[in-house]
Amino acid sequence: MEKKEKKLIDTCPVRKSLDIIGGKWKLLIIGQFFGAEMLRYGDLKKLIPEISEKMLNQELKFLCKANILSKKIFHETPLRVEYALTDLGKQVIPFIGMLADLGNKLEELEGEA
Amino acid sequence: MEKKEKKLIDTCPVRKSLDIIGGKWKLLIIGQFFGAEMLRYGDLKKLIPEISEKMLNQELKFLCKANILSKKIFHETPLRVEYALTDLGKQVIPFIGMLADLGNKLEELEGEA
DNA sequence: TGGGGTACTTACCTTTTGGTTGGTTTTACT
DNA sequence: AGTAAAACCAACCAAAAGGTAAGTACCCCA
Repeated sequence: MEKKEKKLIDTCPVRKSLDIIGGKWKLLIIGQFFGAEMLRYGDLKKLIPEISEKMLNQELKFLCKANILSKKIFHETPLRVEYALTDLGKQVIPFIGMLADLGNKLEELEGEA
Repeated sequence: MEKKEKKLIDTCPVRKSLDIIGGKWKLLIIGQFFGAEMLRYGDLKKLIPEISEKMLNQELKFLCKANILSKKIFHETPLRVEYALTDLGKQVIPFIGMLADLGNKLEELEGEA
């Protein structure tokens, strides 16, 4: 029943999105699911070799809580866990392309007066 | 003549965009220019009262260097400085609306199973 | 019994980001 | 000479984000 006094700045929907999109790894992780139905923990480790396991876990946990990714555990042996984009998560994908376009325009102007 | 060994991850255009969009204040500052031809330093301080002067200066400087904002100095008295969106900066505006839409969808699902 | 595979977790440390406070400069007005 | 307004800077500090290294749990197979 705790009633947190949230500031406007924290309840702003833009900021909610930045929580998903911001950070060093989240968008990179989400991007891996473009063209991949589902990915396992180990797949992501291979696809993004620079990421530490701590970060990968942390971000996966976050993205699941945020309803961007779903997690399916198969109690096989060896243990298998599959991550996939939720419907909501799929809506993030187009942003990646748009951000890339913008980024390319930014590069063109680099160093210009 | 320094030749920095940049990693792929740093030259990625998506990351360039995240530099502009990320952080606590940059998008908020850019958003103030929606419907405003130009804004003065003092205007922005009033429009975003929570921001510290250090951050406002820092981000304005960054956004100018990144070709998102232009800066015009009028050597009047008292000194007048006007900031405005560049053509490139105007291309960031639509993102704000899109991020807000996504953010609203995120909120709808908050706490759901 | 012990090594290997998969999926994590924890403790500790460094780097980055952001906040606080108190300056500076220029010009004008009184 | 003193004060004020606008724009900006710098030193210091705290909090958040990210990195490193090691360990856990589970099960299998040799």
